Amino acid sequence: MSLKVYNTLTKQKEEFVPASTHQVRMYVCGPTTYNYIHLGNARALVVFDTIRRYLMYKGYRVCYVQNFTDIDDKIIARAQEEQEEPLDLAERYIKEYFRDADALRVLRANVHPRATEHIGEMIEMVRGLLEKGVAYEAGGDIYFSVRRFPGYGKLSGRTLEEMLAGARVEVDRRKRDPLDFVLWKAAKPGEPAWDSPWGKGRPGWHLECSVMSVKYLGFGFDIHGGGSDLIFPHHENEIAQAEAFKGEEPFARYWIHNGFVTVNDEKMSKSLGNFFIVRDLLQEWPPEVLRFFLLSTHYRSPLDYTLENLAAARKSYTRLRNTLELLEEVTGSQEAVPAGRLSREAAAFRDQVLARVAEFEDAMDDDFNTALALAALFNLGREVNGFINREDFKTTPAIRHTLVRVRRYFKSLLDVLGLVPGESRELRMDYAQALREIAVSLKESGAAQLPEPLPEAPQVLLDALLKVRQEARAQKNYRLSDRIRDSLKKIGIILEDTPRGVRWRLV
RNA sequence: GGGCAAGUGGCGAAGUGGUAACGCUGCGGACUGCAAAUCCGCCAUGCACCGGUUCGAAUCCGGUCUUGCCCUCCA
Repeated sequence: MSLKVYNTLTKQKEEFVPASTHQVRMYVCGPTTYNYIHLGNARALVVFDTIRRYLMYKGYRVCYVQNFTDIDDKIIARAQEEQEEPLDLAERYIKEYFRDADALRVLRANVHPRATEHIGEMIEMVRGLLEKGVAYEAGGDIYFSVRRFPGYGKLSGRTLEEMLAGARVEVDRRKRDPLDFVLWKAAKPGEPAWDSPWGKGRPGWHLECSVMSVKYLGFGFDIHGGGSDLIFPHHENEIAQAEAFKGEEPFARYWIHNGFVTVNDEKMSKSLGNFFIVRDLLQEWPPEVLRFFLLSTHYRSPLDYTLENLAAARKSYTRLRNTLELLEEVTGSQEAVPAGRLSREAAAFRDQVLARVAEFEDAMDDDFNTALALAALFNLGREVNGFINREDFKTTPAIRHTLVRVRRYFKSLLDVLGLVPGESRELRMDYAQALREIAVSLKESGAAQLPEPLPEAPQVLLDALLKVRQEARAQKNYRLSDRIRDSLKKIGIILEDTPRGVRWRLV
């Protein structure tokens, strides 16, 4: 099945055919860096990261560009509050951005251009627009004349009259038309400013994306993405500038927009103040859980933030992770080796797995339906669990070979969604103290014999405790074995007794 | 006021003409020393409401109600 993408420009799903056969060029509007990113920002990041990952999975070479708006009114305002240079503040939050985005497994773009590094090119575009007569100067500012660009409104699907009808825009008297927007702003004293033919000033917000996307991807690139709130005016204006300047269309071929994260069914936004910072959420929830949550709904639908929904996401995700761990446990680090004949049941199982992989791909091919793709993963997981946990399960070479392949499939599909568990299963040092207390308590009560002195490394100490517990169980001393299990549970280590021995995992 | 979406079980969420996926929760069972994990089964005669088209509609058409988003910086 071929990939279908909903294009905001045409308001329908279209077959996705990139301009060059094997390459996809995509541009996504990045953050204005004056604060930590919130969950709404994260949704856009994760959605487009997932789209990118899937395109890569499909075999495309993806050239991915995401900008930083590192100069604008808000940065200046914030810098004033913080008594900091605006450009320093922007730089600082770019660093913070990467900490969060990396944690969320958002792959870095091939290019992360910044507005302030492209002032010269932006001035060139303004100059060109003035020469073509679609821009004009007024009071030191340069404006784009919306009436001179016939295609204005094609992305947001509105006519100029409709936009004006109920416009809440404060009309700037210097504008010839209320809908005209600023290309170049004259600097006020004390603001960061760059020299231009029109005096000192700085670029308008929309300009940078028109300039930088074309610079790095070429005019007529494949995908332009961002949140739905950017459709108007930001993306509408980008199109107007870029196409008026070039004298051609389209500036970008497919426009993809994600829906909002809501809180109590209201849009989460900086201006409403109802936002949750990713940095804080990461204290409570593993990054994979946040990602799972963000992908549990189709990217164009609203997604309501509640603790209940996040908790459900955690449980659901754990299910997938358990299956992956089960596969890894059974196959070890083995690679697929030439195998003998598969039993009939094993062959049926393998075919079922392949069918689930196809379901996953069909779901993603249908406008990146991650919710449906996850359903395919859950079905696949259930079948894997059932196959491995059967009572008569044996690992013949042929079955092992199959399971290694299944593991690889499962992992690569998880990877498309960025859901491969990132945290290693090694115990961090912060478990050392808690484990030690458990061991000491066991010793002092005379309940168990433990090595003297107690091992320092948490992993070694845990192994010693598990050994004691296994011995206790062998002797049917369930009071002791349950005591150990309960104590470990309290510090977040969960024990499971399986036919292949005890397994532990972190909450 | 104008434009655009959406309303599916206790919750989340797929599903655009053929009789309601998937996850969480709950209940029953299997497995277990007991658990956990896992597996099996059950849980919407109905998809905001009212009409219509059709052999057949959550899905198409008309109307009504409700909610959200955009029209202002915002992912």
